[in-house]
Amino acid sequence: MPLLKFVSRMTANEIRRAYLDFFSEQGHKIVPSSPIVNKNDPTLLFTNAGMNQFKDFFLGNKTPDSRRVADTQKCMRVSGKHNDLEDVGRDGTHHTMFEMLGNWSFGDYFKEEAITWSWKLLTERLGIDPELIYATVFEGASEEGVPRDDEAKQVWLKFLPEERILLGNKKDNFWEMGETGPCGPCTEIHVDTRSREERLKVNGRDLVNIDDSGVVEIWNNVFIQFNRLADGSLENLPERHVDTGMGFERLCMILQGKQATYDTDIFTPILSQIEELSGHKYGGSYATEAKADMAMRVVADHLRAVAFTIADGQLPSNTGAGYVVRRILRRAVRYYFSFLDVKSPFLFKLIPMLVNEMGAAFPELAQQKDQIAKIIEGEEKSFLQTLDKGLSRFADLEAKDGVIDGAAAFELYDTFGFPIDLTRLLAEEQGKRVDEAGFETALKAQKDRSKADAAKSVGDWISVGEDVESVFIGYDQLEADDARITKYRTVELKGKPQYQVVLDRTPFYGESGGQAGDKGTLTVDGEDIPVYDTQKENDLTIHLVKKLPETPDGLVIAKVHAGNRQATSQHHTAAHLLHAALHEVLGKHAVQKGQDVRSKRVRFDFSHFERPSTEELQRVEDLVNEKIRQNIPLIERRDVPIAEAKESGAMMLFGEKYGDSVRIITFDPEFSSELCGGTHVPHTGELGLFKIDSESSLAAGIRRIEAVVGEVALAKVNGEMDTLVELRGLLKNSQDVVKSVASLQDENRQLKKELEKLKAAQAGNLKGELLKSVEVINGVNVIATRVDISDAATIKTMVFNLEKELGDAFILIGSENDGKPMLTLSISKELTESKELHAGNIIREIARNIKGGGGGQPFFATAGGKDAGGLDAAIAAGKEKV
RNA sequence: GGGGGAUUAGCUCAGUUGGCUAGAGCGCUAGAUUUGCAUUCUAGAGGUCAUCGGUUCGACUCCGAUAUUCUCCA
Repeated sequence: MPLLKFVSRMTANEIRRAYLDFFSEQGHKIVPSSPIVNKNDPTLLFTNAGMNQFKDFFLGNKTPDSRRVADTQKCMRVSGKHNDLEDVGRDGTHHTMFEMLGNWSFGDYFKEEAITWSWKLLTERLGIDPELIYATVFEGASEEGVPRDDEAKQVWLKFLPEERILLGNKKDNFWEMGETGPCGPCTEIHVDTRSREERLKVNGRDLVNIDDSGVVEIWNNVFIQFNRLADGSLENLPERHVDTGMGFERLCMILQGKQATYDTDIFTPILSQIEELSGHKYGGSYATEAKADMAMRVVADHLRAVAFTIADGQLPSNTGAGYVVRRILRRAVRYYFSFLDVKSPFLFKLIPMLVNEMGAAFPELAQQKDQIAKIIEGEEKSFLQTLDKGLSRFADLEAKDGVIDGAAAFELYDTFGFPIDLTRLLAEEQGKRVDEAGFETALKAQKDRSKADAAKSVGDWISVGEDVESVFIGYDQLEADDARITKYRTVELKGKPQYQVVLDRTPFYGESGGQAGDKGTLTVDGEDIPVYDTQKENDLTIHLVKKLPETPDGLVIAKVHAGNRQATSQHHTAAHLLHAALHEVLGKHAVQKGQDVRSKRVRFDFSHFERPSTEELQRVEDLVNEKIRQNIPLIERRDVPIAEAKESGAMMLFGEKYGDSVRIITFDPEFSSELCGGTHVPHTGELGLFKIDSESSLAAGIRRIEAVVGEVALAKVNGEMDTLVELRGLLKNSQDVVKSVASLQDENRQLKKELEKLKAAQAGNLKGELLKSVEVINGVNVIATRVDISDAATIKTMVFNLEKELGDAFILIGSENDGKPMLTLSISKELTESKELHAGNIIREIARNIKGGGGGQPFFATAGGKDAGGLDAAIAAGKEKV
């Protein structure tokens, strides 16, 4: 039975469309979702809210082209402030990846319009019963000097009776971006999704902001009007903004009259495919015992998260965002492995279905579907292997009184990647339990260690003069002699202060698009300040320095280290040529998956399903070198409208965020044309020589090439040449070095064998003599003498052979190697037992005569020393022992 | 970025507190069995114990560095 008065017939796709259309009608520009992987903001691994891509507008670093914007944004909440990962699957509403519908005003409309439109969209366009809607507004905070948000309340009173407008506290109704930065009061819209009977029993008003109560928050309208400083105080912003966010999945749930997002048409196709492939039926239960149902939700959710992040270019890895992707994927594996009885790669089989469902709205999925499936399958395989190893390690774990040591469980988890919940599960199966406290202690210790290391405190920006938008002039100039510092701040890293400086205009290229930041100097009123790196936070170029200028408001001469920049530019151009060459040699599928351009080398990752052959790599290298020799001039076009760029067929990448106008870098229109913000050389000839250093596999379906150009390449080749020349010299100027070395190796092998034979023969002769020297003492065959063999292994062999022939024997051999004395003692096993002789003990004792020590087992021991003069005494002493 | 582990034959791995002539299974080569194949049996080849340095009479084993790799945390 539908739980709402109405049930919308709209599909998820139609609901999304309705939202965007509505705001388009209100004069909003509809923009595409930015990538789910956040590459521009070091404080954020993933996009976790719709406003992320507009952060610069709120911070005043940039002015927007349109003051009204709306979109649907792919978001992920798995780390930091919002972490929903462990809740996914347990209930019907939490997700790692979700879509956030949002509309924004940048210094344009404010509370009146925002609230009015929210109301109209929900009630008129989407048809939600007005009777079921509640709103909350900020109650005010006297300690902050922020009054109650009566403005918002006044607007709401136009649509809602007073009893359905609630006051909320700072936690629910005051929104902050982070510790510092833009913030303000917000108004939340809640919808009562309960049945009529339940509504009659309990007033919905009492259930607002209570989890799982049936009254759910669907939309938050934030009114940004303050800026939070590092000391905790608030200041008014010059311009006021609106930032809203409405969870798409939740909206669909309400409109379609469902109790869980998993029951909407966003998820039902995924769940039914999981049913089909796993053989389990989805019961939709949230009971703790309904493990399979939970597992299916986990798999459905994580599948989306993993597929979308990979589509946006984030591969699973062991650091940063990639590690988060890996963790999500592994959580899915854990659940299907434990609760769906699936023991082989499974997620990747769901990709074609996912692409069918979502590929139209998100083309990045459709176009890379094979690749995504391949990568996921590879990850699944390797984790299943890890699980396998962990299982056998678990079997070796000892349990005291049925309790598995916490430290041991932690080691299994930390070092071998075996999930703690699996350890728990396995322990339970054997009627054991895990020492949870011990585990938690160990985990906390590790977290503290990592945090202590990463300790970093960021101070407020301190404005110097006017806060104007920073202009990058580094494409055309390497020096600016009339720059000014606009602001700076102190960043403390591991107790050491460092400073970040922003200029009004700068030739410094901040690290972005895989290209390393510039180095150089800032000269402020004659004082030279080295810039050791340049970074970018969103669109802000930040110069990293170790000290601040004496006069921060002075005139700045900003000078980029030209040699370093040139070498970096050469390698960036090389990356473009390599990219194009890979397309030509391997095919169009070989697209860039990441790059790291530095002054010493370029590292280029691309998609390709198999190891390129040596011939293919050679052809790639040859082709790039051919393009270098052609000395192709750079064609740089700035401010090209994005539509025109698309039209031109220039290379664009998934997971990159492109603005309205872009820059196109072309080297031979027939060969290489890419959207790119990096720096390049004016002619390809400047690269001189291109040399591939290595080719390796990075993940399933991803290869990595490292290469060098210019001086670095030349140095490399020269180095190799020098070695070759030297080698040839050593080989008496051999014409064929390879053949010479091979024959040397061969000869060496034969000589070794021959030497061994000779040694054996020598020992054989000696053996004959020694056999003659056998004395019988106390009924034991004794040999105790010096031999003229230096090699320990040979003596060992000989002694073993002697023993074999004599039967019961006590054999003590003295020898010298490089003037160092050595003793070898062998006592037949029977004698060690019947006469209680211990070769190790004896040899330790008699080794004193040669000023040495030794040891071994009862039947064989060796000793060495420093005084060869005592050898005879040692042998005599040894004899006494029989 | 910080911790922990691993690196031994072509492959997968054993190797107990430093001292047995460093092993197993699979694979490889040869022979035997068999009409042939599979099977089985026998013999054999194959190792700078990742690299470099240190401690020690002696290091696969202990210590340090490097490389590669797995894993956890940030």
